[in-house]
Amino acid sequence: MKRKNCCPIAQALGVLGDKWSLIVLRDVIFGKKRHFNDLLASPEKISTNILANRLKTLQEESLLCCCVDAENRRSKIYTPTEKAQDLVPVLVELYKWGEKYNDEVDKVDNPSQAEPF
Amino acid sequence: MKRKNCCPIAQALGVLGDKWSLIVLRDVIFGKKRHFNDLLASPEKISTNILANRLKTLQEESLLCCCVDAENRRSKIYTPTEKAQDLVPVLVELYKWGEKYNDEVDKVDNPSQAEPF
DNA sequence: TAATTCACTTGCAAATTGCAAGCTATCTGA
DNA sequence: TCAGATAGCTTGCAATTTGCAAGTGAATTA
Repeated sequence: MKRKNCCPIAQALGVLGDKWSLIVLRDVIFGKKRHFNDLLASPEKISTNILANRLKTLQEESLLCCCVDAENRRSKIYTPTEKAQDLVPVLVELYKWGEKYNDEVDKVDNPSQAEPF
Repeated sequence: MKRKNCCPIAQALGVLGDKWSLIVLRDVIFGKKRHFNDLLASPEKISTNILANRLKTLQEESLLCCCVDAENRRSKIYTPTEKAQDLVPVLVELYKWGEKYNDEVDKVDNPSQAEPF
């Protein structure tokens, strides 16, 4: 949902305000995942069509760039752009908030928490 | 989309990762909007059924509380909880990012930008 | 007491998401 | 060399979510 002529928050959410974009960016930026199958393997279980679509729109928004792996030509490498790297503060604040308010619940359910993603 | 037993970012996005939740919270927190019709009037044009649904789920997530206006009993007052106030850093970082990357486009289209929201 | 206002609700169409299967190009091992 | 295996998708279809327009009922105002 493109939002024009409105506040920067709404503009940002026009690009990022869906279920998956920030999850993909988290994995590319923090998880250093670079391949389609790496991104598929995240615990949130994105499906292949959604991931393909998200990778496409994130490239259109200049948040990811894609190149062919020189050593394995069937493999593609997705890397975050500077525009994507600049989302680190957003992701960090989301992390802190999520940690503060949503962790307790899960810790009770499952005391031994595995890796973050 | 509730996300359990996963990283705090995914947990946060389980609550906030949709088109409207953060827009509503922006208006309640920064715009100090308190009534259904105030929130409806935002330039992003949320529709009534979506707004009603979002207000319901944000209350369920303890992000908003709702009381009846003592001076006008048909009117309800929605206020942000501390949990919602703690999203200010997230909204601020989103604002900065949106301002940095998405504003130029619109400024060309419409040089005289009106109020943010 | 009739019209208006506020906060919704309902019905239905359109868009998005989710699941499973399949497809194409490349690569790897026998 | 050639039969799998692998990487990155695409397709079809069902389920969920979103969007629009109209309507509802209680409270309020004229």
